[in-house]
Amino acid sequence: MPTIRDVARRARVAPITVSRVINNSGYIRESTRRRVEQAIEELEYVPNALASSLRFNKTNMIALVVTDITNPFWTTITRGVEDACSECGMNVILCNTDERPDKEENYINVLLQKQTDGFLLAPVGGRSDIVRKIQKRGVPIVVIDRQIPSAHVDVVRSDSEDGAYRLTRYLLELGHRRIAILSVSSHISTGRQRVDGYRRAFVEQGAAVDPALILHGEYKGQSGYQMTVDLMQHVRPLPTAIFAGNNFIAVGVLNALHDLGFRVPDDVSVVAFDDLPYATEPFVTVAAQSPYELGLTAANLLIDIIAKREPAGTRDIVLPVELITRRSCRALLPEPILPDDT
Amino acid sequence: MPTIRDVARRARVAPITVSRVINNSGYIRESTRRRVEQAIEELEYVPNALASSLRFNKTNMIALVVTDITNPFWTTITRGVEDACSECGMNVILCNTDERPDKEENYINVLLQKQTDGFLLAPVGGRSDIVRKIQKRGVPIVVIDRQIPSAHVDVVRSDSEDGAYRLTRYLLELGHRRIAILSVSSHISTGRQRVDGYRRAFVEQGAAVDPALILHGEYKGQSGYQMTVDLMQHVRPLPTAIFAGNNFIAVGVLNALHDLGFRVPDDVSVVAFDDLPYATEPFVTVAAQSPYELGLTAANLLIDIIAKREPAGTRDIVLPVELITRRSCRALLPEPILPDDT
DNA sequence: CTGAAAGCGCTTACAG
DNA sequence: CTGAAAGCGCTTACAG
Repeated sequence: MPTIRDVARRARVAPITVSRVINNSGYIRESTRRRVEQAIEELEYVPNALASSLRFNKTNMIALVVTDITNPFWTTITRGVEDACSECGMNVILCNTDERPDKEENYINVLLQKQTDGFLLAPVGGRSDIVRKIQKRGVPIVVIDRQIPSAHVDVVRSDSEDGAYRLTRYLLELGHRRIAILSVSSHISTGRQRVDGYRRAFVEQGAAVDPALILHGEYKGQSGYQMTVDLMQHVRPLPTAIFAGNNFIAVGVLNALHDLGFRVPDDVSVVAFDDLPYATEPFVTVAAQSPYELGLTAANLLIDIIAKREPAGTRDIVLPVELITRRSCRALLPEPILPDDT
Repeated sequence: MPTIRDVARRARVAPITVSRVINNSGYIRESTRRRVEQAIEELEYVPNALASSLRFNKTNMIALVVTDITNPFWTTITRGVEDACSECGMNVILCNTDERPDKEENYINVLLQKQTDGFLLAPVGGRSDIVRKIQKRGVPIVVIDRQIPSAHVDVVRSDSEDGAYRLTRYLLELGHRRIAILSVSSHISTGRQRVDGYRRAFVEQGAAVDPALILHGEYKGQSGYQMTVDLMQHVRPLPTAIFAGNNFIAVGVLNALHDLGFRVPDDVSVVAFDDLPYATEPFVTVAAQSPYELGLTAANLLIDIIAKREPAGTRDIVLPVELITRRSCRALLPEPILPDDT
């Protein structure tokens, strides 16, 4: 394959001149530029970005590390990130950790070696050492979707607590008291905060929370299904409503309820965090995040930090969620809401 | 940041010795290795993969270029590719062309510069120049999902023609004759071949195809919705069945039918290519591909070609599709099927 | 088993 | 406006 020397020889200039043409830097006589461009064309020269990056100390690549690439929430974030990056000629390396700490650690190591200019990280757990490792090397990082309490880092996320609070209050106002929440391990900040919001709504209403109705699984359809089966088979009295902690859990909940013979909303009401992907008919009441904006915001912040237009810091940028009420909930009224009916 | 020289100095060896420890190449005295490893640890040394790749002429990265990252079909392929690659220490750069030729071309150029070891490409259109550009530079490539008639290249794909044939025959056997197919431009081989299979079933049955029932849109929900509206409002006599060309089109079809007041399967039967993502209740009869295997197969072939265990060639590896019958189709019998009822 | 020299393909900093 | 020299951080090929 031809190198910059071959182009230089053919255009009868020095390699550095070819470099200047390619990078549009410094002054070049118009006729020289044309000669070089022609040589590039004739040789079908493709610059070696490895060599260029090694010298420039800049790869124009950022890493986007997500936890589940099959989830539309993350693919939509990815589009936001891509759009922000392609605006300014950056490329995105997309990595999927599958919620596994070992994969996360491995990717971070590889990406540090590959000298990506920045990291957009959705951390698997709540450990801060992985963030610190990146920061120690001076590589800009923005954490997305999930907080890490012990880390000093910029975060862009949705308001999980508020969304969960509003969904729960909505159910309480419809007269529900036995509301189950199917969430995830409290090591994941979104799972923890969604349970927090749920509790706050109960407390505000003066209603007691039944710990048996708070389940912890994973952000997967299979887990939502299993939690629902456990719930409906073993917990008594039965819940009258189920709060699914994310979109995939919601799919599992709906499938399980169907298989168990419960109708929604007649027998059980259902709400979910995240809008449901590719629903053939919008049906479930949800707290919808704005994943595209999440991706856009986080990427733009990272890009600004890389370009030193912004300092790295400990921002906590929280995007609002939207409550969308549909047909998946039944009112348990007209019985009046009692201040404390437990 | 410390370089290999710093490690070498600290371990009192030459840089090349450090290199040998890192790459596990050549003989090293055990005590030397330990000294080097300790220095690496103490300095928190991270090798610069840019420099290493420049020398090795190998980046251990392959590019996966897909057409729609929000489609579960592609994300599942991606998982197959990732699993195959992580087996042998390769990394995947995932790029999303959004079915746009300009984005495709741009990504290919950038990736060639970045010296990826190979390409897994789902071509946007049927043009072969993009493939030739990659081949000219001697970079291994495997085309995935879609054929390019004029290119001499290895392909891994599903049997679109057969799947479409079987779905259509299934509807014909139920007594349907006015079967609409909502596909995509024939520049995309899968779209073309699905219409081919549809035609073959009609021909075999001795039934005539009504060109007004063959629609061409895009592989998007919005497009499926629009085509369905056009179809049901303007084409007479109304179709009794709709064949959705992919999963996203199917979602659009179902949404549109619902909004227009048609019930499935009572008023209209529906079948689709690709299983439906995250259905809250499996309901539609489909020809299901095996995207995970598609990704795995294509990646393994590419890896073998890169490692020169296999020659590059013009293989056409076709994976079978599975017909899954569910509740979305109604029999128009008992009227007997006439050999030619048009 | 270990190392000095040269070079991968670019670009910075200086000179003219 | 253009170029010769040096170097980015590694590793190949040779020498010992």
